[in-house]
Amino acid sequence: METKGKRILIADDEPDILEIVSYNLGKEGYEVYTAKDGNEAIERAKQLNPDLIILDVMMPKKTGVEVCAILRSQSLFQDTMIIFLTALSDEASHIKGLETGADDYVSKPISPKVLVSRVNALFRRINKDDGKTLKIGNISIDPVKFIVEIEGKEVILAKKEFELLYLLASKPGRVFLRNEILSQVWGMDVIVGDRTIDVHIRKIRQKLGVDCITTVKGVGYKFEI
Amino acid sequence: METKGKRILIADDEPDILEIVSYNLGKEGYEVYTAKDGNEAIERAKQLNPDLIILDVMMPKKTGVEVCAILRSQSLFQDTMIIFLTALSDEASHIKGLETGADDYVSKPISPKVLVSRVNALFRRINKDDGKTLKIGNISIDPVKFIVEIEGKEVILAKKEFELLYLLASKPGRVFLRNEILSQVWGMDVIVGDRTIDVHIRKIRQKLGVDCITTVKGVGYKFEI
DNA sequence: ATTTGTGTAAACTTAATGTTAACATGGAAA
DNA sequence: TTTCCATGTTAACATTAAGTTTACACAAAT
Repeated sequence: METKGKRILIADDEPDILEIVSYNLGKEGYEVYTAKDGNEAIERAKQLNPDLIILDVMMPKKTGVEVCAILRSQSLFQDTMIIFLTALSDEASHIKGLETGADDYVSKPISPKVLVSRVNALFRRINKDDGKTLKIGNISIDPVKFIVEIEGKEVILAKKEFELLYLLASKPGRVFLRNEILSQVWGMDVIVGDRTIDVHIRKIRQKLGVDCITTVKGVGYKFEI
Repeated sequence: METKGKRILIADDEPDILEIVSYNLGKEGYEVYTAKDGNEAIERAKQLNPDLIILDVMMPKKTGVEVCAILRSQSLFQDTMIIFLTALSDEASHIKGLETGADDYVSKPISPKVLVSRVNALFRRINKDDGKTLKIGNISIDPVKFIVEIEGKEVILAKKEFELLYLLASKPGRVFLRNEILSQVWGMDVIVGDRTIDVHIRKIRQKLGVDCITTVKGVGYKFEI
């Protein structure tokens, strides 16, 4: 598996745990970052946009569950994987963690091997292939440089336009429903008018000059050459 | 979450466990199927193509790990989620399970609540709600791309036409009563005239150019090559 | 402070899609 | 054969979704 470049943020107030987990995940090839309390975790998460966040439940400033809830409410962290780390092995907190939107739950005392296994399993399943430059036909979409090139010519898109195009192009041919688009690009909680998506689609079509977005009436839009 | 229609196969040799797990998952809205040994698990998995398989590690005929390995080697089960259920709480088997390609691992004695939570968490993450591409003869119907291909040539259907065709083709040969078609495609509450279905059937026949929808007079329609 | 770019809303137009109604057809039963 | 009934066919019509344009609010840049 390709672990390289996968960013993991781990938050725990016990330096020993931070160290042992960092070491073991680092050995697997992950980029590991740390935070020592809830507030720092949120701050670093926003800076780093990690692929996975491992949260101790019992932390100063904010508990892991609180951090999770706060992050999950933001569209940026909708797809970020979260694992809880806790000494509480009781059932109630277990369920609460998963309901809050965590992807897994590991009880202390943790075995580094088990943790690494679980992390690998999560990454294997998700295989989040983001950040990659998409190349479809003569169109290339680079989310790092924030550039769209079409037949070698650079086209400048606004943020929302870019995100929308990137989403569609990430799975060429696949139809994205309007509410999928809304929740991915705008975020679940945001409410925008009916015509907003259309307007953005229009701008993209206009700027690209090439007809690569197909309307599937009553269903959604898809990227196609 | 929409749990309806998600199929779960659970394999365990202890009837008590089968029952309690079936009951609890059923209550959540999942369609639950059971198997009582490794061979039966494989057989039923092939029949049912479930979204999730819960495997007891210690089973007669074949162990859960063996079943997992066999299924994972087939492309059909590449994306099927698998959870192991085991009394062995030792680390070694834990890791081995995940390495074989399981998505999670739950130790006995299991708490139904914990299991249900984990199942929900897995489904929430994966959200494998895309329908499958149907392939009957030289016709393929892809609900993700919203495309019908016939002899490699793309045919564009409108939403209702597509839904209707997809319904019929989902069970080739089986006759769908007009009522069934109405409630599946239009929704139970919607009232439309008598000729509406016919008109849509006609359009599909016209667009496909191939006669694959058979009228069963006085009864309904069926998809057939 | 002014300009520029971006995102959203509103009003309106256009086009695709869905439905109806009227009539045609064709097969089965009387 | 004639009648009847379910379905096929067609075109008109209704409905709904999407496209378009303009305007405006807001934030960032100058």
